[in-house]
Amino acid sequence: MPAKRSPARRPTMKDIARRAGVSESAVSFALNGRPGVSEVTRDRVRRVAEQLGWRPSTAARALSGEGAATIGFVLARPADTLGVDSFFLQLVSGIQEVLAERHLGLLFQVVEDLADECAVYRRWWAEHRVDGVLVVDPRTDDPRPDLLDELGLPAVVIGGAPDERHPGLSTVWADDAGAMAAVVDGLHALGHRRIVHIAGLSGLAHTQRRIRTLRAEAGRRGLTGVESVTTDYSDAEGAAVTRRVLGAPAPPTALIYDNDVMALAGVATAAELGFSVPADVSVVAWEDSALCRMVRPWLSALSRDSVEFGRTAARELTALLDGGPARTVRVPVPRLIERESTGAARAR
Amino acid sequence: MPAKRSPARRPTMKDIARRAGVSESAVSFALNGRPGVSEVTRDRVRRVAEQLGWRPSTAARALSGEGAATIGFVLARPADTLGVDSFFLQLVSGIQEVLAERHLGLLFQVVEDLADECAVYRRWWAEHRVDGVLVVDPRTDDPRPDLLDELGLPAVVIGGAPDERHPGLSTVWADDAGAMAAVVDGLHALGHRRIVHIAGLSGLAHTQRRIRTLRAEAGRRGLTGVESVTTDYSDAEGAAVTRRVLGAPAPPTALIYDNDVMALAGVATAAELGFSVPADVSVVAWEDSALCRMVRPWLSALSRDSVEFGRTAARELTALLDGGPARTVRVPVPRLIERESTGAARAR
DNA sequence: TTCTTTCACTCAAGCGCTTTAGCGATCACC
DNA sequence: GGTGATCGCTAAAGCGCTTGAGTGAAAGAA
Repeated sequence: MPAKRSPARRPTMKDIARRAGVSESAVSFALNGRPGVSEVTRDRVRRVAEQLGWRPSTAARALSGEGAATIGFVLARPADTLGVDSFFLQLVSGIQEVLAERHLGLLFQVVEDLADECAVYRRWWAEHRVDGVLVVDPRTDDPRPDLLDELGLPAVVIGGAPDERHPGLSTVWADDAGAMAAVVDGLHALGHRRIVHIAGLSGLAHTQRRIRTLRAEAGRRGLTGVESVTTDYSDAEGAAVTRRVLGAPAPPTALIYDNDVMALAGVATAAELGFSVPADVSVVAWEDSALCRMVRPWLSALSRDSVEFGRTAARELTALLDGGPARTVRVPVPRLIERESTGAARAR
Repeated sequence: MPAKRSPARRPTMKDIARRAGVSESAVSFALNGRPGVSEVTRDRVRRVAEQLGWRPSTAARALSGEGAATIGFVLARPADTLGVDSFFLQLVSGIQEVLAERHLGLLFQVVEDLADECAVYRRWWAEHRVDGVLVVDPRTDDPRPDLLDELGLPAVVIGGAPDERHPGLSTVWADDAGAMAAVVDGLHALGHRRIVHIAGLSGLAHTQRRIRTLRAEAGRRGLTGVESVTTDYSDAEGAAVTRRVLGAPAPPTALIYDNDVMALAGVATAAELGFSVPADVSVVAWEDSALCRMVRPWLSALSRDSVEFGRTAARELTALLDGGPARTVRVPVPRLIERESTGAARAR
């Protein structure tokens, strides 16, 4: 008796065909719910397939023009910037939930910069690896939509504003402008007049939207001590900017941080400088996470459902793959969760 | 003139063959560095391929037995547990660095639990999707090694202890036991006698290794006030356990947290209870990240290079795919970075 | 009865690549 | 100058699947 050495051969349609006593084509028809076989044969084939533990070879499927059953996701970040970030993992988790239902795989890649990202798309396209991609961190002047158009690669842009110039792309976005307006509204009502926005990467589209909105809101109210400062999202820059603005002659009474990490660093820095939060300065974090409840005072934060965001994006992409039209869908505006870090501005 | 509508057909080897005036086989030989073509032909073919922007179709490659040029990575976590965690992103980033060099893709999937994870491996295997997998969070009594053996899927276990029962698997691990011993050494030298270890998930192999080591170290020194408490790694449980142990009649003077998130929550809780860190209680976080320098006092932490960890794991896997032998490689023991949260035990 | 439809299924080609077998030409050798 | 290697290349099969064309039988229409 030969040792059971070979690691379990994968069954193919041919095996099924033989066992079920039909041709391979019949098996294909049966298994794909296509007409051309009787119900009784279809059932028999299905049973045999199940019993054999058969699964279609994605390679063979892809080769015969069915697509790779895979969607791509590229994260363009220098390795050392991959810090504490709950957003992406949650986003991906939501994406997976939807993709898993349809047995779609997620090909994931981390690269250094946008140029590399574009190269990855080209490669994936040329290698037939993905049927579509999810694009994150849209920029002002983003080369990716054009490229994806050129390649004819279905894509949904996550977090972008609607883009009429690329009718082939779907977009899933939250209304940053509305959220920013609401935040400014709230702070203004609390008596804050000097507000600094410690923003994220200046190249990102949503950063610019927030900055523009803040400026507009300030203008509308005639506030002069309002500004945005862009950073790289790191705790280090968050702290540095905080130190700088709080050290100015007329320091702001409210700070809006574009992520939770900087907000945390900012609070620590404020404390070091002798500013008490929220008595001397209010703090709002744009992104809620466990972090916000891990220090006292608890951070007031803009909260959104990142997992659902991911689900929505994935659903749009599958719709696109099914031949549906490109759409622009807006997810709910993030809600401001008021905790302990915001309060009335100290009377001057 | 017809509109340039079709989204750029992908060039195939046939195209190259035609342009270069040779057969497809010759192209294959030339492009794969195989003997059978003259250097001059090889060059010509290479040039044509380059000029056409040709890339091999992974599907076709996979079908003709070359493997899928993809490796798989499953993260088994309930969606709501995907919190703030820099480790995985860094790990993945290291993995990618190595995989990208060889144009290997990373198929990534988040699932709920171990059973789902096993199902994913089976599916990937049956669908011919991956050539190998990286396994994280090894457990005590882990079903995965057996499964991967059965499927004949090359794999490297990340963070496991050497496992003689599965000679087909490579293992990349850090010596938790050594690190734990060092930490206890340090704390003991500072005068600490009552130490509580707020551990992670009890099912994880490394959790058990740390617990065992702590017990052994305590036993060796005759310390009685030493214990480990397992948690789910969340800030909530970290805080809860902290509250409980610090509220006991003879509270510990040192706390070792199995991750940075719990350590942070623990420090906050200690402060609330009126314990000053490190004067009343010292804190060590097992995992360094930006978080540890985001609160005062800065957290003393065990630091390791997660990116390099990922690289190592990926290198082992590619070696395995190249037909190399399974190996067990040990990455450097995490180093204790002493910051502000550890100090001498208060004299009683 | 004969002709057409429909049905259930089979045949065979093809997707893009690898690989084995084979073939003619050149070369070396005794 | 014949024998055998070696070289550079081509032909063709095969990987597992899909799909359009084809086929034989049963059913329905005339």
